[in-house]
Order: sequence, then structure tokens, then C-alpha cells
Amino acid sequence: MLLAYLVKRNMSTKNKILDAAEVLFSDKGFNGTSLREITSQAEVNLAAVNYHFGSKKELIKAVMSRYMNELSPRLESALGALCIEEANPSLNDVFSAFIDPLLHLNTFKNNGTSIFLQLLGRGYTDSQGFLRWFLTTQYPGVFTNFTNAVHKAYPELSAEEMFWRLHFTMGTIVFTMSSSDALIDIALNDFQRQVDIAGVIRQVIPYVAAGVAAPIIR
Amino acid sequence: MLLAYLVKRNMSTKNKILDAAEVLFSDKGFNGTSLREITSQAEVNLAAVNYHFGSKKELIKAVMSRYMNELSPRLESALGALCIEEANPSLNDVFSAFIDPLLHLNTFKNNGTSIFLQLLGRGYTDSQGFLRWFLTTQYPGVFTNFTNAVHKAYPELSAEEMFWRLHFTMGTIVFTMSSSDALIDIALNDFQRQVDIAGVIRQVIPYVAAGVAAPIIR
DNA sequence: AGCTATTTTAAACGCTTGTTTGAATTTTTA
DNA sequence: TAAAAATTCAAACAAGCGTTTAAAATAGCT
Repeated sequence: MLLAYLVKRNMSTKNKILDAAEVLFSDKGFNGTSLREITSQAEVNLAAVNYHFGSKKELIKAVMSRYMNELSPRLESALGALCIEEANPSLNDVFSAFIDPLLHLNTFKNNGTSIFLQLLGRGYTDSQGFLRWFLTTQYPGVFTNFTNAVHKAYPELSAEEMFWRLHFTMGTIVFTMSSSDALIDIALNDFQRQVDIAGVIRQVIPYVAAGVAAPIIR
Repeated sequence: MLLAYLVKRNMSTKNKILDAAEVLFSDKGFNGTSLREITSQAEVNLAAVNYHFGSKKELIKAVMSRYMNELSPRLESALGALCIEEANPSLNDVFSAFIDPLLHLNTFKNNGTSIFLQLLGRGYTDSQGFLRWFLTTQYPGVFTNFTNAVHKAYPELSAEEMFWRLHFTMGTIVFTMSSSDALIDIALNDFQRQVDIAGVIRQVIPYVAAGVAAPIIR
């Protein structure tokens, strides 16, 4: 009873902070965004961040958790379903399993897909990898389901080679998304092509699928 | 005469700063490294950076230029030679043309290849893309030679698709290298495999070549 | 040697950062 | 409605930042 009220009461200010923070973080990085920018954008008092979240680091975790809690069950079940339904899933199938869960973030929040993927990119380069630790320890199910699916699609790939190629893939996605705004601009100016984040995802999937599927050279 | 002396005299302190800066920058990013860290690591006075380089931003440019001036002529000639010698270069050939110029940075400086690629990665995510602008405007020859070589290897690829795939490739490389230390650690612990930066490069080339060579879906 | 130009140095500048404080205010409980 | 709890607020904190200054030290030139 008390707890429910607590949560309800805090929601407004807390969410105003989270909403402002995620946009600024995705745009300028975690180190590059100050609490003063966040709180003035959110139209709340500066001290509210430390009151509600304890510290800037905890705020970062909270921003990521809000997305991961929405994404990870959908992603786990999509990858799990793929392994059950398809006897021989292709790598394109595996990577395509990411599309719906990722795009669902757009209904959960405006521009949610783009913001989340950009945050992911920031987290890998900013703040010396503490976010990578946070994600892999807090959401291990996503990673095991994913590697299982890839193994089923390409059994010849050794664990070591898979390790490398999945990290290359992570890099492709994360980097692409962290600079996706710039890329979308260029595509519009140089090729008169209007692309959104879903378009970028559709472009990148054949690329990473082919990369992971590359023949093994010994 | 005077100028020669000027250059000689300044070399020691200037290079001490550059040497310390590039390591710290590659490790903790440009925003994440303070001038005080750099100057105390270099064992020079704090004011020396502003005296010799003018500002932190100019120091970043100088750090990158030192590598680009070493790399870009070798890279341009390697890619140029490939287009002349080979009638039908493969994408593997094109990307392999990067290996020697990149590894040459190791003879030019200890760990030079790794440091440079990590700096490149930092430059793309830190500092809101000013380094991307700097590189593409200051060293345009590298980019045109590269796209020419890719076009020769895969003529069916439209300019727009090439644009996307080359940016994916840039992302793969840059991200991989900016987290290469962590990856090399994991490879050692999980697979008892000793990998160096050359090993990572050899791993990533089949991946990006296959990615760029992926069939076009319409 | 003496004069000039260059470099080094310690100290301070103004500014921004994340965080803390304690009082004022609002909301919840009884 | 009155007491209690939770939240907001303005103000200040100490620490770190890039940069500037002006004097001290060093080096180059005639």
C-alpha cells in the first residue's frame, strides 16, 4: 500500500528526469551531459536527481534499465521461439528476430528505438565500460539465447570465432546507431533518400548476417 | 635556419606531451582526459599544452595528425596500386590493403596501430563528430581511393548501398578497436588464446569483406 | 660577455561539475 | 484538522576543468 503510493508519487518527477536524461545522454554521451542540463530540460530542481536516484551513475543505470526491462523479455522470447520453431534458422532469421522487439520500443516511447540504440553505443565507449558490465551481468539471458540461436544457424563456427564475430556485430550496430542521426542526414542530402531508424536496421541486417556467415579461413 | 632550431628545440616537450596525450586519449577518451593528467604523465608544466598547442582541441588535432601523416600516404598508395595492378580485386584484397599501412604504425611508435585505431574510435563518438569533420576534410584522398577500390571489386553496389556498408565497416573497425583491449583480455581468459592487434585485424577483415559483399535485397 | 628570444614555472583566473544541506512546501496518514 | 512523511527548493560546497598571467629560467645570437 505504502509502496504503491511511493512509486505513484515519485513517478512524475522521476520520469521527467528520465525522459530528459535519455535524450541528452543519447545525444551528447553520459560524460558530456551535466545534471544541470538534465534538470533544467526536465524543469525540475537540480537536487532532484540526487534525491530520487542517489547519484548520476545510478541515473544512468535507471535510464538503461527502463529500456532493457521492456526489451529483454521480448528479445529472449523471440530468440527462444526461433530455436524451437525453425529447425534450421538462417543467420538472417536470427538477426531479424531483433527487429520487432527493437521497433516495439518506438511504441513504448517516441523515438525509443533510436534513443536506446544510441544509448547502447554511448555506454560502450563512454564511462570505461561499466555499462557493458552492468548489461551483461544484469541481463545474461539475452546473450545466451542469442549465442544459442547463432550456433544453431551456423554450427561450424567455433565458440572463439563466434565470440569475435558477435562482438564485431555488436560494434557495427552500436556504432551505426550512435551516429545514425548523422548518417540519416547524409542519406537525405546525397541520395535524396528519406530513411528512418527502421530503414537503417533493415540495411544493416544483411551486412551483419553476411559478416557472421563469412567463410572461416585457417 | 631559425625555423629549424625552433622546431628542434620544441620537439622534446611537444613530443613528451603528444606521447602522453595519445595514450591517455585512447584509453579514456578526449573528454575523459584532463590536461593535468597529460602534463603530469608527460612530466611537463600544465601551461605547456596551451603554450605549445594553443588549446586542448588543437592538441587533439596534433595527436591525430601525427598518425594520419604517417598513415595516409601509405594507405593511398596501397589502394592506388591495387586498382592498377589487379584487374579484378576482391573485397578481401581491398580491405587487406589496409593491413600493412596500419601495422606500419607499430614501427613508427610502440603500440601505434592499436593506439591510432582506438583514437579513431574515440573521435567518432567523443566530441560530437568534430574529428570526423577534421579527418574527412584534411585527408580526402584516402576516402576517394578507398571507395574507388571497393567499386572496382563490387561494381553492382550502388553508391547509396556502398555508403551504408562502408559506414557499417567503419563502425565495426572503430568500435572493435576502441574496445580491443577488453576483447583481447576476454580471448585470453575464455579461450586461452594470445591475440594481438594484428590478430584482431586478421579476424575482422573476412567479416567486413563479407558484410560489404552481402547480396543486395530489393 | 651582454642582449634577445624562447621556454618553463607557479599561481591564479573564472567557470562548471556532482553532491550536500537545511529550511520551506506539499502530500499522505490518522 | 493536525501530525507525520515525502518532496521541492535555493544556496552553498569542495573539487576539477581549460586557460591566462607575469615573473624566473634557459638558450641563441652577435
